[in-house]
Amino acid sequence: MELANRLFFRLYQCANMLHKTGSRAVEAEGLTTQQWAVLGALSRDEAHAGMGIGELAKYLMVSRQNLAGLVSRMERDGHISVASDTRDRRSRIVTMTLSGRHVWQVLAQPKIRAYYEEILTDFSINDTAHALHYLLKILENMKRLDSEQLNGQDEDQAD
Amino acid sequence: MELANRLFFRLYQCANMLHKTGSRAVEAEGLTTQQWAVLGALSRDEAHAGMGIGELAKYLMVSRQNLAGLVSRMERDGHISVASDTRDRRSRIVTMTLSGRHVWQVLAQPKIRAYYEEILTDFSINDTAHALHYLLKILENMKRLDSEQLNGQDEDQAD
DNA sequence: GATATTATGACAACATGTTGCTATAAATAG
DNA sequence: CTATTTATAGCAACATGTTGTCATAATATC
Repeated sequence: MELANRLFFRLYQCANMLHKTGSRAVEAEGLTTQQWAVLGALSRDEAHAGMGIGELAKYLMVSRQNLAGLVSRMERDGHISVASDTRDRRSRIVTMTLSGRHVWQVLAQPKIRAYYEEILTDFSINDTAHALHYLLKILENMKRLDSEQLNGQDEDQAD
Repeated sequence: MELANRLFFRLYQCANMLHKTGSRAVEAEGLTTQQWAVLGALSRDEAHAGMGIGELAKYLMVSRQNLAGLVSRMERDGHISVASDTRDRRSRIVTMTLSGRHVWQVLAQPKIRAYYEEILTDFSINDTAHALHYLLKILENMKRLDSEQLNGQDEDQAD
């Protein structure tokens, strides 16, 4: 229990520090870490035609309402644009603007790379892969619990 | 770079899921994961006389302004109390109330333990220790970068 | 074709995170 | 003892996170 407590406490602190130091790294580009996650998602080949709000929220694992705020601010700043989906009038499609693509690929990428190198300076490829492996396992278990919590069921109340 | 990207992306997602699913686990107690971190800090032997706002913020690695909000809500809910520091009139001291101690020790602890077991169900002690090790290293490097960023210096501009 | 169900995003309320700036208190330097 | 510097917390603005509810649109069922 003590070990688990420390693990999750440090996870909480790492995330806050990622937000604080990572956002500082790209402050000049007018970005935050969460916004670079959005740009990263939109820059993938499979997203070249844009992504729906719900689809993007699911990919990032944040609520649709939270993503709407993120998207609104990034649209305000000219990084992305949002348009109605012609095939489904409920949906809106998010795409990267030319300006956003420049900011992302030319300005921010080198700083993000430098940031990663600064944090992982004493990590081998193996270390990074192992750390990622553990986070993936924790994330999978959290997703499963998330689903169980929403479905009103738990191991304790199998029915 | 790709590996690092995935590592930090998952770190970001894990933290959000920790907040979401962990807060649900103690929702009935009127707590959030951040609040259980506060109660956890205050329940340590070395904090039996209470902690200053600044000291607690440093321990949790959040800003003093953010902690003030957390503390204010927890005081409102009766979990803690806040008093002026008789030795330093700038400071305020946070202590756990009897009610807060009951909520923490009797009501919340079993649910937190169950939550940890749910998430770490397929983790050995070794796995947990390794995952913690990596997070600690990442956190140390982030703290070092945080300090360098504030001191206006970086490896790139040694002087 | 009508009805019921599900999907999608917006609105609102609340919680949590950072930063810049300010007022007051304590510590330090001379 | 006085002046300066540093420490401490509060205020305000902004960003980001969740949840509940609602209106509209699409899908499924009969």
